[in-house]
Amino acid sequence: MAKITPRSQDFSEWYLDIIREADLADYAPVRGCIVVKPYGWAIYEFMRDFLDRRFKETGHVNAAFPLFIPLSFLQREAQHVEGFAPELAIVTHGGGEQLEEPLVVRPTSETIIGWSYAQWVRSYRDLPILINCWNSVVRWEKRTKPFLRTMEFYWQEGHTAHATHEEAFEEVMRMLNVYYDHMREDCALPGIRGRKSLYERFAGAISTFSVESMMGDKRSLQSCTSHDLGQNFARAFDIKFLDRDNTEKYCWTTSWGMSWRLVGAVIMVHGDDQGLRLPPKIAPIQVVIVPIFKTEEERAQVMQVAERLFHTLKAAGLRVKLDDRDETPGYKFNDWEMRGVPVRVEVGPKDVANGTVGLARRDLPGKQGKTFVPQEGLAERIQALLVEIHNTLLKQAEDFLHSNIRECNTWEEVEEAVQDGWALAPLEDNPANDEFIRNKLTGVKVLNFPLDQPEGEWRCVITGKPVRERALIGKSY
RNA sequence: CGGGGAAUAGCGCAGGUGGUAGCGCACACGGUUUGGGACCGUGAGGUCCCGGGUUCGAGUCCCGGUUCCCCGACCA
Repeated sequence: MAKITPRSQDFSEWYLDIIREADLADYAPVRGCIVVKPYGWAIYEFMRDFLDRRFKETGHVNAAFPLFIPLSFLQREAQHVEGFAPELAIVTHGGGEQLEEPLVVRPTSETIIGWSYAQWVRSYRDLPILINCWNSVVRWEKRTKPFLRTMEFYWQEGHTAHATHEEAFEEVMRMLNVYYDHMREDCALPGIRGRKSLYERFAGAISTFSVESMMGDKRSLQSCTSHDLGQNFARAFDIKFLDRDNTEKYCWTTSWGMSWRLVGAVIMVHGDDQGLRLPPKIAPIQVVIVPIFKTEEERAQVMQVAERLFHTLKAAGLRVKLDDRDETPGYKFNDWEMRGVPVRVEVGPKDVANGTVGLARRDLPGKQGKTFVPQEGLAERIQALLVEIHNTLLKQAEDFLHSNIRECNTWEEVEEAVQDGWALAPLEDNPANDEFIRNKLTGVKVLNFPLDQPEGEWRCVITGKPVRERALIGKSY
């Protein structure tokens, strides 16, 4: 029997229980690393495929760069090496000999890709370069958690180079929106787009943008990043081109990434005490058919209908599984609910007689989501139901997000709001303010400055200076 | 990396004061069952996290290490 700690009792235990019981991942024999099992990987694969399609639709192509980076490459960009130095894995020996220059296992690939771009770019005609990589990176994290923060993680990193800052900045925003749309439309995950504070921006970037998602415990998870790297990396790696006006100029580069962390977000946003609730588009199994019978005679009749429906649904393009295991129906109901399958079809003797099936939707709890419907037109009905389930999950998450953000105008209000949600408060973007918040309130930080802001001028809740922006402040993963 | 917990069968756990390991679930086989986690019987499954030490004897005591969980600092 599955043992899942109730979500309200211990959110962290609940999260880890689901990962174990739903067969998403195991711990690896190496600290901070995980083994992603087929069911967990399948979810990530759907996310990956949807994202990859969106990247290609926006003109990007995929390529691959080395896992190893000469240590000196990182040192070329001062901020970059300073930011990543504490979490580098460094190879000092190879082939039984000490290496002349240590190799870094990539924590991110701006540097080695910058080196390549410098070789490739000669003219404005070579621009823009719009490349994405699907790979894994290594960061020596102090404190890890499956999917959310692991020492090695799978992600994609996009790296582009442009002739003008305007064009590069457009790319930064375009990709932020690609992520935002992917989250909403494919994963039913709402979020808040915004600019990271100067304190929180990527090491080496001139500005960083993120989508912040609210988990079920009201902590934030940064779901993706999109960086405007300015000319910092172009200068460090000499990525120059001859422009129309016959003068040599440095490129403007961007980078953007989203990781398997999003699997964790899906768990923590949509999951409930029964287990996972998977958004239909990324569910490895969208429909499970559970046959129900007592006698051999019933079994034959039920299985005939179940198999017919299986083929009909499959032909309609649904990812469907017929669960013919030798287990009781009740066991199977719970098992598939834990694994988050969006729709369950029950076929029993009564259904065979009536030409019906039992239809249960995972987004509504227990028997509340169960009805009996005709076998006729089942595929179309389920197609529509999957859309509805997606919308319900998104709406629930969105309501939760917005009802837990409080507008604040004083520091006292912020202190109170972040105890149980996020604060949206006027804030001056100054590292001293980030430090003030971090020192005063444990676990709390500036999440981002949302892009969608009302026009106006307020006073910073810390410094009292007039500001035109509000910041999201809250506890974060 | 600091503070606190923990590690015994796949999972969850029990094993005062040292004497050679057990329970529930899961697993295999047989039978009865099957519309919300079935039951009976039989059986298989263990370097008690790793390495040292004390002892006639260590799951248990001592030292060192590893990993996981929680709280901080740091970070996608």
